[in-house]
Amino acid sequence: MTDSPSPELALPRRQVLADDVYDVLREMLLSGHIPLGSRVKIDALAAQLKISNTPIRQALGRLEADGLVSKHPYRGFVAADLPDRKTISDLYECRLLLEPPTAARAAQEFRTEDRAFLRRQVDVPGGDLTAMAKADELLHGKLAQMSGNLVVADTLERLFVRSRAFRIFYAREGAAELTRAEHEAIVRAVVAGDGPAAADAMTGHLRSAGERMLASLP
Amino acid sequence: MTDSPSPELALPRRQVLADDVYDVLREMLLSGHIPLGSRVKIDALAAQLKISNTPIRQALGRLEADGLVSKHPYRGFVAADLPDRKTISDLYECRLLLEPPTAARAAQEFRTEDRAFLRRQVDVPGGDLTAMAKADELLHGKLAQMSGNLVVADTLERLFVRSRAFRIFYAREGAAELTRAEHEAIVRAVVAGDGPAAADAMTGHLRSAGERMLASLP
DNA sequence: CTCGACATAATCGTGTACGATGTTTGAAGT
DNA sequence: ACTTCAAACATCGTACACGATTATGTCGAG
Repeated sequence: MTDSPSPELALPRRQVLADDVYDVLREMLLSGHIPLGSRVKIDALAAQLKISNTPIRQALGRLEADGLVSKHPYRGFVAADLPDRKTISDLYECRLLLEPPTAARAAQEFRTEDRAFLRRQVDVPGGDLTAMAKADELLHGKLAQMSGNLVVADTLERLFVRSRAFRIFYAREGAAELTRAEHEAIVRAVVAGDGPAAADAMTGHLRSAGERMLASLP
Repeated sequence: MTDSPSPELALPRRQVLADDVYDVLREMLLSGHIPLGSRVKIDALAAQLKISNTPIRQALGRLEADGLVSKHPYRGFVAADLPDRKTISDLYECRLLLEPPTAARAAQEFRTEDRAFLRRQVDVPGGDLTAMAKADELLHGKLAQMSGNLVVADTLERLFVRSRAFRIFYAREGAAELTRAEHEAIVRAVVAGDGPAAADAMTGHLRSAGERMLASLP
């Protein structure tokens, strides 16, 4: 080989149409552009996106695996409805099992190069709700990656997706500052390399976040 | 309606071809009928199953979401390869975070009607390896369901799938009796309603099972 | 006049076949 | 031995036909 100095190991990464449709539909669903519980018509989307219906079916199949739509044979797809209180409670309970130990390990494995990234997610402007949701997901995801356990990181990411569907609805005013303070405490413990403190901070954060979420729903 | 005595809450039947293909391919992959790391050709499967290729692509898309195949655009699908030691270790670590508390809650919520099912999974004949793997999955899955947290149960099921891919390879002789004894201890604690004992038994089981697994691999 | 059952039509999801596109392989040519 | 190029191969997207479901309209009974 004359030259392979270019740092790209991942060469052949051109997506197919179904992947693009997946991204578009996923964004539509998570942003609320497609109302929760509404029907998702294949032909209508095909006409809207000016493509055939096969890639759309593929994308919807993947979105079903993600839990963002549900399939009814010979009847069509339906956007995932708002989960009930029980499911939300279960979701936070599951995160409560995974994330505190993960945060503790992230604190142990902490490298200074990650400090800036973590602080950036904490210092996100408090006005923009979607930006805060994004920063929240980035922070928790980064901690999971820092812990070194990729299986846990992947598992948590799936839980985050199911959370974001209803996170839009809790737009409490004071919640932003509380969340920021709790994130601040977590990051401080992680940066200090204090595992037990990070776990405690994460536990407290998830407990209060779950309570806030449940309190803001009917 | 002349007769619809059963409430229609039950999930709609899997009547679509792509779902059947999904089941078939999933079984082929998990049973090793499709070698690990081998190419999965769409047209060949279509000819073999006497159907068109569209349902197969849909099924493969879902299997990719399950982590059983990986997709290479314009090149085809490849059966998931055997995970490396790190991934297996991470897998058991993740289960170690989820399953002990889940077993404890299952013990608290125990109903006598579940006793027979649990015992049946423990008393599975020790000779048949696939039957034992199935019973193992049924036991752990049942405990997760009994705990009442469906999110955790669903999460664990995904982890089990990724485990079964390589569980075929550890065919140690003594392992069967050890596994059975550990399962016995877990079920005994659960049936007795002893949460802490169930959690401890589960922790011990996962620790030794993980060690056995890692010891039997290169 | 209202309600319900049945037949009919519209709608939408599903599967098949075929053409288009991209990749790989192999051989010819330098 | 390396490059070039072309043909074979597999995947991908489109268009169309079929089937199931749901909606609509009509008729008849109470």
